[in-house]
Amino acid sequence: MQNPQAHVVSVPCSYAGPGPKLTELAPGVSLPCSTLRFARNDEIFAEEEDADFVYKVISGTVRDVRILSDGRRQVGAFHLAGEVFGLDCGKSHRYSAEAVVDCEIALVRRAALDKAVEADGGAARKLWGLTSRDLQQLQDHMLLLGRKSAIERVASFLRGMFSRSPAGDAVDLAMSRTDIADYLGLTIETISRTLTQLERSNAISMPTSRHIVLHSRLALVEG
Amino acid sequence: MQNPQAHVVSVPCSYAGPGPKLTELAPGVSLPCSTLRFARNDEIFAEEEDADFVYKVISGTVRDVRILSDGRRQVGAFHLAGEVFGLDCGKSHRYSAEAVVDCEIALVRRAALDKAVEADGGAARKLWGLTSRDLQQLQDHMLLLGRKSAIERVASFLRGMFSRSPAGDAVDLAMSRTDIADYLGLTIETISRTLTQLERSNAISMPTSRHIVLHSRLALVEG
DNA sequence: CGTCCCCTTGAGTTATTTCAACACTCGTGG
DNA sequence: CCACGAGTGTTGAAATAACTCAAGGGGACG
Repeated sequence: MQNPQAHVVSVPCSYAGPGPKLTELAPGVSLPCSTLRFARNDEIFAEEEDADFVYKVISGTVRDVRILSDGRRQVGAFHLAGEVFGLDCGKSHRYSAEAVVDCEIALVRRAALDKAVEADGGAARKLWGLTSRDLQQLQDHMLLLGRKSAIERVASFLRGMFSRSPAGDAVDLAMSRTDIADYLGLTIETISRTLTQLERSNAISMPTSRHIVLHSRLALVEG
Repeated sequence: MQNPQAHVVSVPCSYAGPGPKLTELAPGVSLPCSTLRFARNDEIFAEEEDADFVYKVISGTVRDVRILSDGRRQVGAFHLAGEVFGLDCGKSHRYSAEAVVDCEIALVRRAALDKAVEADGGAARKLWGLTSRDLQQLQDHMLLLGRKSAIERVASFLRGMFSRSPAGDAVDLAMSRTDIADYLGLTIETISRTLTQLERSNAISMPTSRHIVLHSRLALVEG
């Protein structure tokens, strides 16, 4: 029996799955996929690369990255386990995606997705809805980048991470201070100082630098 | 004969059109619409409002606005004549849209659009493509807000306006310094100083404060 | 035990903001 | 015709939030 996913091994990383599986991109929209592992800091796709796949995080954390020619970097979003990414693009990607930590990623061929959309208007709307949600998050983030102070940015970031975490009041940050800084449009020093300040004002506690526990006072830092 | 658009007169502005027309949202996707006029600074739709329509600028300029409780404002995008907006949302709008100057706007019922999408997978993909394009522009804008200097922001803004203008090397800005500042995450004073600086360095000339002429040197201010 | 990476902290610098004053344009009405 | 006021844009001087540069701490790993 021929393996329909055999060609994806050309992607520069190890091939993990044995054969055809399904992954659910949106409620009720499941499509065949292959699963790949990426090591920390591996590139999942590159800017300018053809957008032949859509991706879903099985485990780990992914960052979207844009870079200016002089090295200035902007992280557009973080994708946690269960989230779909790489959907929001035309023919080619306009940013690159990288593994923040070791990741397991499901890849769905865009051709398969197009076929599903063609066949089922409901699926089209659900997937379009995913793009819309991404867009709304970017709009929130634009307000943050354009108009919020450092402490408001960090508090917003933490609140977002807490709300996406199963625990709700504790998170293990997968990303470094550099990633957070490039996400929030700040420097690592400002991130560090601001976290210290939040801890000193009892808004959070930091058992270790990557482990943050929410205290109720964080709500007071609004933005 | 009953006028299917009769109910839209509940929108708070004057009703301009006589009856059923069509507007082209994407290449080959034309839908029935009504045309309304909005005066300068009128709200076209509000944050939290149900997203019952999709909009297209016939003439004029529109801004997307988000506001923080303390009044800080972020302009998410400007929409010029011919551009579709209000498409990127779930059930309700997450930002408001306002007329920068007197505008003529085509309104398409979302129900009509949903029906068209249901019937034609190709239309779905084209409209989805519009949302994707918006999203890519927001990503560019995020990089600007997160990582670019004031002069780079203003130069990027002007380059964008020049490229959208039919003349290519001259624009009549419809928006005030306040709108530009809230779009670029700066203050009106910084906008004004930066434009003066660009003019003094011969990157542009400003016959009047709203009329900007491009000189070739603007390309040198990269970002 | 040394090295590397990441994070924190301090001191001084700077880009941008804030505050304040003034200039220009455009209606309106005396 | 000019005075007036509102709205908009420009400019200067002082203040400040965040950045840069520099040093040191601490954990992981060979």
